[in-house]
Amino acid sequence: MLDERKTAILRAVVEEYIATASPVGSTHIANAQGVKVSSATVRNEMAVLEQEGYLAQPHTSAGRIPTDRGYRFFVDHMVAPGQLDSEASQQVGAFFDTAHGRLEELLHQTTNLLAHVTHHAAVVVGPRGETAVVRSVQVVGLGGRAATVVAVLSNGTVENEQIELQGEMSEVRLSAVSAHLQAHLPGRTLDSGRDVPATGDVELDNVCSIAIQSLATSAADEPVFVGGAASMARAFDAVDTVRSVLHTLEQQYVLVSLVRDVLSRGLSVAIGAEHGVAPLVSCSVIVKPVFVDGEQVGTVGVLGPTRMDYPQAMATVEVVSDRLGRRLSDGGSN
Amino acid sequence: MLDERKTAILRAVVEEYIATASPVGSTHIANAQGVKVSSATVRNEMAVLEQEGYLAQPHTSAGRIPTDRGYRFFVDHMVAPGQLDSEASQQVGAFFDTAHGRLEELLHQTTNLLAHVTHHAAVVVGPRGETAVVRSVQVVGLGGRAATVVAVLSNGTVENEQIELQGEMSEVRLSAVSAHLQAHLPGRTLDSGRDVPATGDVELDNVCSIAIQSLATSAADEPVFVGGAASMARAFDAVDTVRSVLHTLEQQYVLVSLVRDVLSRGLSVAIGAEHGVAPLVSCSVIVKPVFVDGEQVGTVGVLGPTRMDYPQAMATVEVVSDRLGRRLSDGGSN
DNA sequence: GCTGGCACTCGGTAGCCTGGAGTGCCAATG
DNA sequence: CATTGGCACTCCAGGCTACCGAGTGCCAGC
Repeated sequence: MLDERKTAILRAVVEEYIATASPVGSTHIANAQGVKVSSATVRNEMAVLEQEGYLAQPHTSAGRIPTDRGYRFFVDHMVAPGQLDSEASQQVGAFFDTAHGRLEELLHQTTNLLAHVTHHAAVVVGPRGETAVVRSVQVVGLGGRAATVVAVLSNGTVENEQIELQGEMSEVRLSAVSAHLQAHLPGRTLDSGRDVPATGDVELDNVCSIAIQSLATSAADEPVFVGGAASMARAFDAVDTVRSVLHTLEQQYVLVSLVRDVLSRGLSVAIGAEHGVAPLVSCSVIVKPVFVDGEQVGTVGVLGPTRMDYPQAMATVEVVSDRLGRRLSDGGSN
Repeated sequence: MLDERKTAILRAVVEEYIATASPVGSTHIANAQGVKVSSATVRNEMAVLEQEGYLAQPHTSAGRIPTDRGYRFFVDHMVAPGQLDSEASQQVGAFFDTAHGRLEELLHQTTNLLAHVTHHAAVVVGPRGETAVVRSVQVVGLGGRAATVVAVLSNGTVENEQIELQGEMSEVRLSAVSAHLQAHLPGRTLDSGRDVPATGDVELDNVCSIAIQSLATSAADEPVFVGGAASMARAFDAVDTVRSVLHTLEQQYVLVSLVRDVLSRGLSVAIGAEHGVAPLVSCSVIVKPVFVDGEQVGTVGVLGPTRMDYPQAMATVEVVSDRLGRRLSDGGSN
């Protein structure tokens, strides 16, 4: 554990570096408020902080920059729950006051909101439909052998898949399928849909199982939305870094497992190498699950350079996750 | 119009520049196949081509690079309809053979396919639901005052919106809404849905109109999918260009109107400044509408640096648009 | 009309230098 | 004895120069 003075110095380094993005020297620190010693003392302390792994020097005779560990300490011990500055919270408020429409669209928009407020990339992972209960199902013919099967789930999601019929079916027969599914599926999860009783009519049963099968498959993977990826180009000036980060951001499964992984370790912030995704070593992630009636329906987060403004970003994610949850739980009036 | 020799020289410059990305000098051209004159002659011809606006010199004593006009001539007069190289067409084939699922997902995947094959950013604009005819509608309560309204359209799209009821409604009353809509909406466009006859029950009519209203709104704007934006970071090495291009790519409405605009001018390729979107001056777009049964259901395209491999990109877009159309028209067996 | 030759141009790279910011260490100090 | 002012040292960033090479434009000769 660090004594008070080291803490103050570390804080000053982190804050200065976040603000200026260039290594910070002892003199700046000595002038910073909260530090009341001379630059020489600061130098000594910084040398110690470096040995202990909180700071690093890009090269001799340069200032210090925080290491992942330094940021970690900063985040764990120095970021007060704090609240959002008024402009940002106004933007968030305005967004949720006017937001409407379907879940997917809302999540997508949330991504833009987060990106816009934090100036970082935003990631929103939607609910997976697997565990949700079916409210309603319907099969609709589209002419020829194509049909669409639509399910409304209890969490508000709508899953729909296009299926191909083995042969043409009349409207009447298709409504029979619809009716059968509608009679047996609601109240169950899509996953458990397999054991819907048979009708005895081979063709109908066949369509039923195809329909359930495709719905279950499509519900199995959670939708991911990414917004503001372009801000990564602003965050780094090494083109190579930009390339690799952007490339990684496009691989949605990487993002999903990153987010899942961070949450499963009980973290809400993963700094640099902590999250273990190599191309994103120079990035930090802040995530927060979204709960509706105690059930997790998704995750919101931002992803930015390790030298991001943690207090602001954490507060934003916090507020957005909260408002989004409330927004979803009561369908609009909050 | 250019004589044969100038044509050959221009072609050589374009091809060389596309391949190497650096200004090409007279000596290279003289060695290129298809050009049988000395470098001195090439120099003279290039000077003329420059005066006529087909080539430009970054600075005195550098090689020439094609101007937008140069690319335009190349595209118009030198790109044979040609076909895709076998590896690429195999990738496309494999994709459409295994692709399945709902329209949106398919379009999204198409975006990745295009990006992957061409190594450029891909843009896919989906169908707008306005003009499509409703096949089926349903209103499903979600508990409390929330409800979801789902419509299956004739083009295979599923529109769904969450709506907020003025007060709680029983399942029975909601199914009454469903039934009423289902009785009157199918066969019409969502746009014309406003004049569905009233039931006389104020509450029901109210819900009906809200439902139709939200569906119509959500159907009005076409979905846009962008993939492979990260490749722009590979295409340019000026960080600023990357920033502005990426930023522009995130503004979906810009993309939609860009695509629409290019198509409406009857073009399939827009080069550099031709498309009039300032931040994308160093980019070209190749678009192709997707038709299903003679009706346009969307547009696929790629967006890359003006010095992109036009023949390859054009062929890819062509093939993908075609296969996608066939894929959509018969629900899977092509 | 084409071509070889030549003088000229100009950007990019490498090498050099210098100024400044920063460090580490030490001796002095309260 | 912790703190501090001072000092010698380090090293990067940026400006300067020189040079090389690729390329051009022009001209005289074929």
